[in-house]
Amino acid sequence: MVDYDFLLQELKRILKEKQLKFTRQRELILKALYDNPGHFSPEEIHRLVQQTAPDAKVGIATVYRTLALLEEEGLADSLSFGKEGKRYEIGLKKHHDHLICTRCGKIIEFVDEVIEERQEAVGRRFDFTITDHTMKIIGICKECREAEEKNSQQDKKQETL
Amino acid sequence: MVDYDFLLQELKRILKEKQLKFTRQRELILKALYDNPGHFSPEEIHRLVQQTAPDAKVGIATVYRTLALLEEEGLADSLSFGKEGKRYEIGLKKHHDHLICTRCGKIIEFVDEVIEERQEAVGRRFDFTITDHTMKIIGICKECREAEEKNSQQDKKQETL
DNA sequence: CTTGATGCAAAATATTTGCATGCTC
DNA sequence: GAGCATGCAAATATTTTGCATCAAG
Repeated sequence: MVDYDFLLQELKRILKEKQLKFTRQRELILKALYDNPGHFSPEEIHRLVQQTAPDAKVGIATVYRTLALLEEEGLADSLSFGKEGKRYEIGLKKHHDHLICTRCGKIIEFVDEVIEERQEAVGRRFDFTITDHTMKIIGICKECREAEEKNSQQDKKQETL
Repeated sequence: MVDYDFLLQELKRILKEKQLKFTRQRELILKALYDNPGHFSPEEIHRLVQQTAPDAKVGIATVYRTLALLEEEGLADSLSFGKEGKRYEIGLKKHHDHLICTRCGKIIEFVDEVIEERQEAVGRRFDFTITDHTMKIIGICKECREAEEKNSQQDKKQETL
């Protein structure tokens, strides 16, 4: 994983390049994403930032604006699934895809080189300039499946009573 | 592609199984998805249904409720990307993935058997019971790229003037 | 200083829900 | 007839925007 300082320099470089300003809020939001492994909604990120820096008043609007900026610049990635809206994670990690459990919401990251390669091939096939790609495998994780099996056994017992 | 009658029977079967009712609205929404190739937002689907059956008053709430039902039962699939919210397409097509152009919004469907296979493998690796998966390749399509190149050539001409 | 960034609140969207009434079964 | 489904409108939730003010460059 990239270290925080690198991300911070990247952010500064990008801002300078686009003649935008480096602000406390932008830094705090980047840091919140960096420090918290996981996938968060804008609201959750807002809460995280407020916890880290209770003195800095950061508005939810700024969180939305900053997340859009970070995503555009590749410093954050977003993911959305099912009912839940968009969720963000820090960008510039090694590229990876996601397994999502529909029962408990757990998200597992994985990398499969063969898939990565095939995606390039598909891009070439359709003469598409690929800028990004995402893959989600939806299903039920081991733990939830086992819990479910246990429950259905209990159900059977119940029925026999 | 499955024919409409099959989908309709499926819907009826599912509804009966869950002791739910087969209604005009549910049928209209399924048909709108079937008749219109593409990926639509709930609002667009609402509009499509109203055009098809101007006499049937179908509320937007019913569209949301029905889409959720259809998706849950696999008769519709949803996709979400960037700013745009969720978009739906008819389900039970051959499984496929999507190429999405960020310039013009075009969505191309494709199938790659190798990727399909690898996904199964990933599921096994993490002991995940896969119920679905989606892959999106984001980028710029041929047409938009060419249009862009043309523009940047014009820009250069401008600069020389 | 100049210009972009922010917070706030209001506005615009998007989605869900309560409830009286209408339709399937 | 019983009970789910619907439309409508109200309630929520989510995201965006206008604007006065603040702060980075």
